[in-house]
Amino acid sequence: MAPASVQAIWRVVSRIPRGHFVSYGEVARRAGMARRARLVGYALRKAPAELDLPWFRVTGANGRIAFPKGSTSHAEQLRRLRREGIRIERGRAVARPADLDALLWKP
DNA sequence: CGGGTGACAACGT
DNA sequence: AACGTTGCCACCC
Repeated sequence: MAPASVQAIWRVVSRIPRGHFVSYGEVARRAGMARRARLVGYALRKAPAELDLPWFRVTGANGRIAFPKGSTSHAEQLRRLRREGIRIERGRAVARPADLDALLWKP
């Protein structure tokens, strides 16, 4: 049984809408655990495949892809993000206008 | 118990 | 822009 904190992270990630992406730090905040970005990485690494989480919608700060360039995970993430219409520029995911609107509307 | 590691972030240089 | 530090914390020796 995974700790509640990890499950909270899984829940947040599962809710990231198609065509959007969220940074590790932001996922942590949304899960009520500010400053615990590393736990998000841990939680994703430990996530059972059966959950089928949209892990590729989680990026580093500012849309940066966390996996090392050249790794299969890196390529896989780019492929899946692009498949959802997210543009990648200079190794970072670019938010679409709709995402900016979402941010402006937030809390 | 102590130290190293890591799908990170924020800041400093 | 590219590193180095520090904060963070669960895990694994």
